[in-house]
Amino acid sequence: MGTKERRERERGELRARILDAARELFAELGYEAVTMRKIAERIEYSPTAIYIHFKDKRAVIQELCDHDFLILAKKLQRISRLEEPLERLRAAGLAYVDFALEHPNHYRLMFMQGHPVEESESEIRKGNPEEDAYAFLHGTILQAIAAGCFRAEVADADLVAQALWAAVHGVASLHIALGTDDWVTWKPAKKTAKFLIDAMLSGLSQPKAVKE
Amino acid sequence: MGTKERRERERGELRARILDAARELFAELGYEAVTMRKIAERIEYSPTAIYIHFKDKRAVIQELCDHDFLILAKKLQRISRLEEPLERLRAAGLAYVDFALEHPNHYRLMFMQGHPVEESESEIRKGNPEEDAYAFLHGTILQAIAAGCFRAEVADADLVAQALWAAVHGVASLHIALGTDDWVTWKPAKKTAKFLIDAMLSGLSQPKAVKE
DNA sequence: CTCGCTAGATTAACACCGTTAACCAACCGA
DNA sequence: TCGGTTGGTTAACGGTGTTAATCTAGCGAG
Repeated sequence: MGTKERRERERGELRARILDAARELFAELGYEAVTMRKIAERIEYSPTAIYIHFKDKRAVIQELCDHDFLILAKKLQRISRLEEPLERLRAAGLAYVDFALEHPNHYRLMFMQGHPVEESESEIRKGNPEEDAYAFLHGTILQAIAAGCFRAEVADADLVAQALWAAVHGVASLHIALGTDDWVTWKPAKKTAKFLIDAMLSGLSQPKAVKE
Repeated sequence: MGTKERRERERGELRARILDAARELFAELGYEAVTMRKIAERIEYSPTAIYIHFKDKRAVIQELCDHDFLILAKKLQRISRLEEPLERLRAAGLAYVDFALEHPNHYRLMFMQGHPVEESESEIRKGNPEEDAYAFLHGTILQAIAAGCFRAEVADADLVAQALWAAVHGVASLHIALGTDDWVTWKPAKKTAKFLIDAMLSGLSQPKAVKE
């Protein structure tokens, strides 16, 4: 037989070519610059052909990002082998910023613009630390708390996780959005991130000295 | 005479009506939802009439934001009367987050999406702490350093300024972009901001205790 | 007073965009 | 050999920002 398989393969191939064309446009020019018509031109099909393989434009780019974001998950996974919990958090934070700056348009779409994404459309399983970066972060902080790395008052893992996430997200997104403005004379993002993470972790592990 | 003045006044009035109509749409629905045609409908003029008073859509919203952002500057100005430099930084950070959450669409446009703004189009004068929030932050940190609030190694005011900015921007922008997702069970933004600022400032004022 | 200029506004159109409806042609199984 | 399914097309809809061409009312000058 094999004809069914051939069809399936061809179907998959066009799908892949759509994603490749979209990825090229998206990675260097961002979401707005990806148009169905431009994708179509590149793959030498009509614009409507894309709708046979994807629900809409959003679905195309969503699939792109889901795929590429597994790179971040893998990076974090490698970091999770580090011994010292605080060292893990430091390294994870820096890896996060690295990823954001390497894939600014991916990052923009996922974390910097409101999410008109239907909840169920993403393939990444929530709560699974191998795929969900927040779950990874939360887990690592739980370990740090258990290991006594922080001051006694610091007990809310969600609060710490969101603060640390906000810190690295702040550095990354500020540089992505405004990094080319000369309104501000920017320090290198990585340096700022390191500085901020160190200050924060240091503040969390020490008795407070700021006057109340 | 006075006819010239009347013309001038009428001209200004239509300009103002355009801005008002745009503000209503923008404040509650965001940049994309503001349409030249919708503005025109509200002021009962044709869409092209707007182009007599503004260069393009961007210029309309830019003028809106420039105007409304002076509110933030005023807020910070009031804070600058506080005595203790660290207290000033804490209060300024919280005020910043407050403002961002109160004007999410303004904040989005100014700090979360890339800036296709021609440099000279903004009316806010760079470097003037009364109008430029970054200049205010930088100045306050210089004072804090001079007052010996930080550890000796902390001497780069730009680095501290950008780290602190990134921290509060991180909290604000994360909540604006993803705050309605239930992917994460969010802590209140203000609480996270307070926690993060405290941790950071505490870390900067204490000798480091994190193992190197 | 009247002519011509100018500033403000309009209508029509252009070039895009995402998306949908209608149609078509090739292939598969019966 | 026939009919249905699958993958593809063309044409169109309603929307966007923006521009060109046009019209008109009001002003200053002759």
